[in-house]
Amino acid sequence: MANIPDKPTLDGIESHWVAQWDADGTYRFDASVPREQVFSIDTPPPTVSGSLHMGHVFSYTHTDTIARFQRMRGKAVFYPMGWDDNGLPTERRVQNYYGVRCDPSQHYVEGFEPPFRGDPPKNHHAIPVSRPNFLELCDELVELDEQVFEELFKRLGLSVDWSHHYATIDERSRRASQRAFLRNVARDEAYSQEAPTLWDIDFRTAVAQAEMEDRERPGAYHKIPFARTDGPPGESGTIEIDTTRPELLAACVALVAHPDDERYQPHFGTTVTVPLYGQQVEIRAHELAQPDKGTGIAMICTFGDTTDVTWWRELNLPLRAIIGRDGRMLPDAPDDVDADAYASIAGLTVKQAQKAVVEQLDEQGLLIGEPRPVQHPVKFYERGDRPLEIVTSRQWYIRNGGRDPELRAALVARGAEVTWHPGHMQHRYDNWVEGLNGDWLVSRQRFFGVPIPIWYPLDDVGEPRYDEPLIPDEADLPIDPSTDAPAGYSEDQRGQPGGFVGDPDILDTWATSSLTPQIAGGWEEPGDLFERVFPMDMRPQGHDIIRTWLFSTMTRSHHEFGCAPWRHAALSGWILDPDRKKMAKSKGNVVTPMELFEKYGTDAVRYWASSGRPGVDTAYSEDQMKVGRKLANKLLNVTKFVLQFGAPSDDRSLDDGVTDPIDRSMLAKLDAVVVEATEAFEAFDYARALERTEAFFWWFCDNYVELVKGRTYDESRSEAADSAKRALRAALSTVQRLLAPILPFATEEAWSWWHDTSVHGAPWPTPLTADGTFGDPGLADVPIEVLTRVRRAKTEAKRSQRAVVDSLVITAPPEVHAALETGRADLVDAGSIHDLEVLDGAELGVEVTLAADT
RNA sequence: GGGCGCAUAGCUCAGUUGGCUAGAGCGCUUCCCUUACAAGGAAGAUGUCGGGGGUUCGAGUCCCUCUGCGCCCACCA
Repeated sequence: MANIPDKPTLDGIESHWVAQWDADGTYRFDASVPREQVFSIDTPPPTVSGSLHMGHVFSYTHTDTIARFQRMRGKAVFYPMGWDDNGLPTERRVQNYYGVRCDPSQHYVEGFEPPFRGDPPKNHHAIPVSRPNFLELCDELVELDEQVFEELFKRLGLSVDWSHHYATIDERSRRASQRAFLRNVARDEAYSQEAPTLWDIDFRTAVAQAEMEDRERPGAYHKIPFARTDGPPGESGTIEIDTTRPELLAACVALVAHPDDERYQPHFGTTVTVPLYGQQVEIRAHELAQPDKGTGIAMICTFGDTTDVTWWRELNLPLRAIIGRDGRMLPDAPDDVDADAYASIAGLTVKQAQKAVVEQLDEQGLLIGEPRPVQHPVKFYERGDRPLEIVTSRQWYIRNGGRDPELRAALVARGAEVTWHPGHMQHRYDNWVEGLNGDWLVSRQRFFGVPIPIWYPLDDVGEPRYDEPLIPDEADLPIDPSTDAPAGYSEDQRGQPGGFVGDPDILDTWATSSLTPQIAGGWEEPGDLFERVFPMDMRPQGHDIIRTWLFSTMTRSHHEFGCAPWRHAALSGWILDPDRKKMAKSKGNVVTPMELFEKYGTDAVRYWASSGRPGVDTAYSEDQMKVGRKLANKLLNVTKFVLQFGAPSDDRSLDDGVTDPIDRSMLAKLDAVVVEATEAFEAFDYARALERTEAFFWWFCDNYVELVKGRTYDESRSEAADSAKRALRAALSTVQRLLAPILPFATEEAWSWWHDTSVHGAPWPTPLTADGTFGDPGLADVPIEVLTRVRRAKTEAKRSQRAVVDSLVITAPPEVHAALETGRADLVDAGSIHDLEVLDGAELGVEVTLAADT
C-alpha cells in the first residue's frame, strides 16, 4: 500500500497509471467467460488519416464510462479498437505521403520501395503502383498513424483492450468483407445491374444515396418554347417550359405535366419539337409533375435529376445520354438529335455547354424573357466539389429495402429490437429506412479499397458475361481480381477472348465498416470469440451516421444472421462552439485534445464530456473542465483527510460500528445515491449518474465532513470517533468507485493510497445496508442547516469561520429537537460554539452571539 | 411538405410516474491563510420556468395551440 502524499496532486498521474494498467492488464478481455457474462462494444473505428478532435474525446469518453461501469459490475468487457483506413481519405494520405498512386493495371512488385516517405516535393509526379503494393504502403503508414491515435486514446483513459484491434483495410477485414459480400451474392441479396447512377465527375465514381447531400446553389430558370409538331403555327402552337438546365435540351426525351392539369390535358399524347436539336418528343402525364412549379410542364432529360430517372423508367422513355463520366458532353449526338447543332457543345463541360446553349437560344429568339435567377438545392457527393450527374453504368447493389416493402418492414422491425439511447433516435432510423428509394449501391470506381471479389468470363469477342460471374472459394479470401486469376484460368488469359477479366471496382467503404461486429468479433475466424461477443451489447456512434453506419450494419446482420447486431445503440451528440454552431474542424483556433489534457488533466476533460447528456449536442466548455479539475482535486484531498485518521479500532460491521445517528443518516443518503447512479448507468446515462454522485460528494465534503471533523479528531470519545471513521471510510470507498468510470485517474490515484488492487477491478458499490436500516437520511440536515446559519452570521459579521461563538440560541419545532441534540456535540465542534441552547419555536431560527475579536 | 428535438438565473444545464419556498456549477459581489484542499474555503444577489389556453385541490412537469432555434428526411422542371 502506497503512502499518502503530503501534497496530493493530479499532475503526471495519467502517464503513471496508463503504464500501470498496461503492465497489469487491467482491461484485458477474459475470452473464456460465457456470453451472458460478457459486455461487448462495437467500437467506432476512427478515420486514421484524420486527427482526433474534441468530438472524439466527447463520444469515446461516454462509451468508456459505460465500459468501466459494466466491468465493475462484474462483466468481462469486450472493448476493441478499430481503425478506419479504408476509403478515400487514406487513399489520398498514402498518395501524398509516399508519392505513389494506386493503379490496378500494374503488376505487383516484390519488395517495392516508395520514392519518398513523407513530404514528396511538389513537382513530383506520383508513380503508379499495383493495388497489393498500395495496400502494403497503407499498412505501413497506418501503423504510424495508429501509434499516435493509441497514445492519445490511452491518455484519454479509454479502457480498451488493445490486443483486440483491427483496421478496416487489413487482411482480416478484407476477408470478412469479401466473404459477407459473396454470401449476399449467393443468396441474391446482392446483384449487379446496368442502371442510371449518381456519379461524381471529379472522383469518377458512383455514389450511394446515403452519401449525398444538398447544397444551395445559384441557378436560373430559362423559359423556352417547344413548337407543337402538328399544332397551329404561332403562339398557340407552342408549349413553354421552364428549365434550370438548358444544356440538357439535346438529352430531352419527353415533356411531362400532371394528369389533372387542365392546361395540358389536351396536349397529352401529342408531340413537340425540341428547340435547336430538332428531336420529336411526346407530351406525357405523370403524378410527380407539379402544376405550380415553373410553367407546370417540365422537360424530361436523361438525366438531369433523380425525378428524370423515375419518369424515364415509369414512362418507358428512350435514352439520350449526353453527359460523360468526366462531366463533359459526349462526342457524338444521341439518336434523332441534330448532329450539327450538337457538335457545337460536344466536349464542353456542363457549365460551358450551358453558356453556349443559352447564347444559341438567345440568338435564335428561343429564349422567352430574361433568365430568372434562383437559389436551389443541388445534389452533391458529400466529399465532392461539383454537382452530381447521372450516368448509366453497371454497378453492384445490396438489397436494403429501398425497392422491397417487405424487406423494408423487416429492417424497421430489426430497429425496434434495439434499445435506443436516447429513445427518440429510433425515429431517425425509421424515417430513413421508410424513405429509401433504391437499393444500396456498394461498388465504387476507385482503386483503393476492398476489391469486389469477382471475375467475369470473356466471350469470343472479349465481352464480359456479367450474368455468369466467376466466384472465388471462401477459403482463398481475401483475393484481388486485378492480380489473382480465377480457378480454371491462368494469368495470361486475362483480358483475352475466351479468357476472363476481374471486376475493376472496389466495395464502398461502408460495405466493410458495416461489418465491424463481424470483424472485431472474429466472425468465421479460428476460435470461438464470435459466439461470446455477438450480438454485441452496445453500438456507440454519432447520430449523424445513423443512415450510413448504423443502418448498413443492421442490413448486413439481418441478411447474414437474421438478428439485430446489437442490443443497445447509444447515440452521442455533437460538440458545439460556445456560440452554439457545430464545431468546425476547419477552424484554425480549435484546441487539440492533448493540450487540454495537459492544461486541465484528463479527468477534467472527461468530466466535461460526461456532463453532456446522451444524444444531446453539447457546448465546448473549458469552464466545465475547470469544475472537473476541482472535483478531481477535491477527491484527492478528502481522501487524504479521511485516511489520515487511520482505521477504526476494530472491524465490526458498519451496521454495528456506525453508532452515531448523524453518521448513519449520511450513509442512508449515500445508499440512495448508489441506487440512482446504478440505475442511470444501466440505462447508459453516465451524465445522470455523475450528477447524482457529484451532488452527494460536494454535500459530503462541505457539510458532513465539516460537521463530524471535530469528533473524529477527539481521542477522548473513541466510540464516537470510531463511528465517524467507519462512516467516512465507507463513504469514501463508495464515492471513489462511483466516480471511477468518469474520473479513472484521480479515483485510481486516491484508491491506491489504501488498496493494493485497481479501483477499476473493484466491485461496483451496492447499498451498504438493507433499505431503512440506517434510518432517516434527512437527520443530518438539521444540524447542518444550523451550521450553515452560524457560518452566515460569521460571514455577515465579516469574521473568520474560526471565530468563537459565545452563545448560540436555536429555536426549533419540537420534532427536530432530537436531531439537534444528536448533533449537538458535532455542532459545538464545527461552529466553535461555547454555549448552545435549544428553545421551542414554530420555525427554525438561530441567534448567534460572537465572541469579541481578539 | 413529413418527422424529431430544444426553449428554466447573465452563461452552461439539472429538475424521472404532477406535490412543500424552482436547483447546481460558472460568472458576479462580500468575507476568510481554517492543521484535507488558496489551483482553496464560507456566504450573498439574480427567474413572467418562450407566449396563450386547458385538465387538476395543485402544472416547470400532462393536453391543445402559437412563436423562436436546431437536426433528419422528402421536394428541388
